[in-house]
Amino acid sequence: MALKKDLSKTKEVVIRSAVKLFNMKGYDGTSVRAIADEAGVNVALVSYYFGGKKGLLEYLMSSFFEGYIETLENTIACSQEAERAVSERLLDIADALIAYQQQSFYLSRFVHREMTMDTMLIRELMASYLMKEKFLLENVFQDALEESGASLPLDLLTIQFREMVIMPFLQPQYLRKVYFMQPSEVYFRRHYLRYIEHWANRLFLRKEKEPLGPWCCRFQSRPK
Amino acid sequence: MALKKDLSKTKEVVIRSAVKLFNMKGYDGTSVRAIADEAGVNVALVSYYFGGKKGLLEYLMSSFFEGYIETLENTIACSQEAERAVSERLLDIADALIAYQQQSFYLSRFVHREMTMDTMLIRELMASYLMKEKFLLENVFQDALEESGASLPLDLLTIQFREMVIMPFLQPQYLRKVYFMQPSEVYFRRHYLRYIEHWANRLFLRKEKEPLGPWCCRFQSRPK
Amino acid sequence: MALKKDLSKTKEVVIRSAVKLFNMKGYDGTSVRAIADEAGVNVALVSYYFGGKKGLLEYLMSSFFEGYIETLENTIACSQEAERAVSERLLDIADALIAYQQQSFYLSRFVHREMTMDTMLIRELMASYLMKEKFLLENVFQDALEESGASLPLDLLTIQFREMVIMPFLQPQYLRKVYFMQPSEVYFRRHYLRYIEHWANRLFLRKEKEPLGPWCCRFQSRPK
Amino acid sequence: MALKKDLSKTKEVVIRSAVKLFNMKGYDGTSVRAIADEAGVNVALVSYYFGGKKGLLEYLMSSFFEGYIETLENTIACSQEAERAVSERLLDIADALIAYQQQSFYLSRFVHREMTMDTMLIRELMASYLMKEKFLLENVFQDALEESGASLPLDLLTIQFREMVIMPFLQPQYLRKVYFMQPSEVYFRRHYLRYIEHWANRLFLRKEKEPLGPWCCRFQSRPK
DNA sequence: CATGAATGAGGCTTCATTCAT
DNA sequence: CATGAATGAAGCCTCATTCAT
Repeated sequence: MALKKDLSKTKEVVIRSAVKLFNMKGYDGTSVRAIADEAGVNVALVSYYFGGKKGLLEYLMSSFFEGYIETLENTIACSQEAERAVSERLLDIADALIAYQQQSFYLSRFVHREMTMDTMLIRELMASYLMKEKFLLENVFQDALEESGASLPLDLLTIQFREMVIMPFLQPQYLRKVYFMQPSEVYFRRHYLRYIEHWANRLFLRKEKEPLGPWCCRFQSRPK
Repeated sequence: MALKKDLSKTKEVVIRSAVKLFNMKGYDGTSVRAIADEAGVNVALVSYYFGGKKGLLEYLMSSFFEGYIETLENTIACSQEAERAVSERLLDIADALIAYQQQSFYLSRFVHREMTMDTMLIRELMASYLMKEKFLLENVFQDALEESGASLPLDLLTIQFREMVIMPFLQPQYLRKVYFMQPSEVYFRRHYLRYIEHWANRLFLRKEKEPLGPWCCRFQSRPK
Repeated sequence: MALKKDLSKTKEVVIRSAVKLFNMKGYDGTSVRAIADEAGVNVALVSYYFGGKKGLLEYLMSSFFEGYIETLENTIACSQEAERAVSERLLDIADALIAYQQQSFYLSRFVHREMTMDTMLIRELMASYLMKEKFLLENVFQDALEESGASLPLDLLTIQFREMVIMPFLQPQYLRKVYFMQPSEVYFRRHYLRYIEHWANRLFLRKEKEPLGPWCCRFQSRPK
Repeated sequence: MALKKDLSKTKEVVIRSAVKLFNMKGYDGTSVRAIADEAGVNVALVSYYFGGKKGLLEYLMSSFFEGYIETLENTIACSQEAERAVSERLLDIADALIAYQQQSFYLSRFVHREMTMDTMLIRELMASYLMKEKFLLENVFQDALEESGASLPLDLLTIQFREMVIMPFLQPQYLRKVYFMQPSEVYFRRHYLRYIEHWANRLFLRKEKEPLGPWCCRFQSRPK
């Protein structure tokens, strides 16, 4: 994963502008010229840096997913090392992923939306990153189910968990306009996490507990 | 809501082609010429019928939401008339909405995806249809919470329910490729509904019950 | 071979403009916009009619060669039917090919020049049309050699003949500026043919004859 | 004429790359960046060394023609000094020019092709170099005609001779693909020269002679 | 009703060149 | 000497739409 340090300032500005516009209007709805204008640079730079608009797309999507998977893996590892109760790892994970997406707020919606297309690139990303995500999450849920003794369908459980983690970033404007929530704000994460905890507790029939304690570690990768 | 009867055969073919392509490549990623080619009609017809590409978009989105809201309203009304236990109305609603989206399968993904954009049109649709959806759903959940005595945040409950109903149609390819589920198939609805029932039971702390009985009525509108 | 009759007037104008500019500045040196401007039509028409600049190129090259080969074949057939002395067929052929190129004057230089490139398209055209040309010409020369009893290398003979026929159209500006000849004029053909006759007579050691009589037939195809 | 000694190594590499690509794709079909990549140097160097792409073109064309004319002049002078039979000077000249072009093989095709364009630069080069070439060649042919007593048109004779000398280098790929000849090989020169000798003998009605003797001198300039 | 020719606008990319380093 | 970032211009193509038929 390329860190911001590696990026020239101009390149970084281009990326930021692209993400902002892609987030609002989607990939096909955003013109390279619009990105360049937003960034205040020459139009040719996009091709110069990323080998074209398509290259920019792939770069952004890969960056996001690399950070996403890295966050997921690290959180799982930390959570295990800290010997957190297996059912609590879910919350660690949710928290880390939500934080990661908050930090790449604009990029997240764009990526998640673009993943609903039928493209070659999407299929590839799905085959690589999302299969891995599934594997990692299911492992955790398997443990959680064993621990709690609850009999719930593993697949649908995982899917719903994933959806809860992703939805606020795929449809932030829905939450904003219809529910006056601000998925980008810090307190949203706390609020939303309490609810995920509720959900987990009830589903796994755990007793309600005191507020969540401090996390083992809060590793999160940075996209781009 | 325009019924199929009102549509000339050619117009209907155009709509079907448009929905198919929009579903795959999105609105901006689909050209009018591609639609015309897919439909085997002249390019000028799209402008002729819908007053342009944008008009086609608005037509499709409105069609979907009109049917969606109508389905929602009718199901709630039927469920009340049939004096179904309030907590069971949730399942009636989920079932009806899922059935509706299965029937407008291609259109659904397209509409849901397009709703994640930041456009004037989207804002309008959100203000009219989605506010109404929220209102209708929250009423039901309010009753359900009162009935069960559970103390859960109304908003997040509603949001999650909505997400469960919509997700399989916003991300069908994800379920297909990663989980080998077929959201368009009839048995997916049955399978998925069982899970929603699980979810509701645990959240509202109801006892597990025998399999769901026959629905009061299965009214569903047809889009377009 | 497409006849002019089949072409819409606009398309024909585009072709004429393209040929004119390609002739002067070459394919890569001519922009689609320049063609459109020259033709007084919209830029998009080139792509609309020929599927892009490349399509226009292929269309022109194929048109030329189809007419060229057709001219060659027909002349050979006519000359045989008229039972012309085998050594005189060469002159019939030269005359017909020169006339054909005079008639497609601009196109000829462009095509011949473009054939000196290293491209996929060129290789294909060479494999199809020029191999056929070689075959047809060598047959005639074989007969001529047998008739005259002269011992000359068949290949180089054919190559030189071809070069004599083509050169005035590949390098007309050289003949014009350096030798004040006008390869496009009718009398150039007569003048030049007398010389080719000289060449043939001396090479095949025939006696000088009276001026050439009337041809059997003067079939020539029209390019485009 | 610039000698290789004067060229820095980098500059030489750039020239070689440019010639190679120009030869294949023509001047307009070759980008400066492609040349730089081929040469493995920075893009800016072309502008730096030759004052732009156009400057590179002029440099190459001039280099070629200077060497070409120099070869022609020197060969004629040598041939006269050695008191070669006037009709044999033709072969000396053909041999020298063919050798020169073999040595500047890539450059030759490019230059000859480019000379079929209608450009200011081309007109200038034609006015200077090709007029001189014409003058020099016609002198020789004048003598040859006087010596042999043959009555042939001087201009067409010169033109044809020139064409024979140039053609293998303007259309090498034609000879390669259609006739399996290799104009760049040494034995092609020998083979082809025999044919030119044939041609000269028959045209000037000389008796066939023993194989050509050793040349007076083989001066040839080097382009670039 | 339906067609296809035609268009102006705009989209993405490549180009040759420059400039600070 | 040589580099690579950066640019304005231009190139080709696709787009959505219109209009006469």
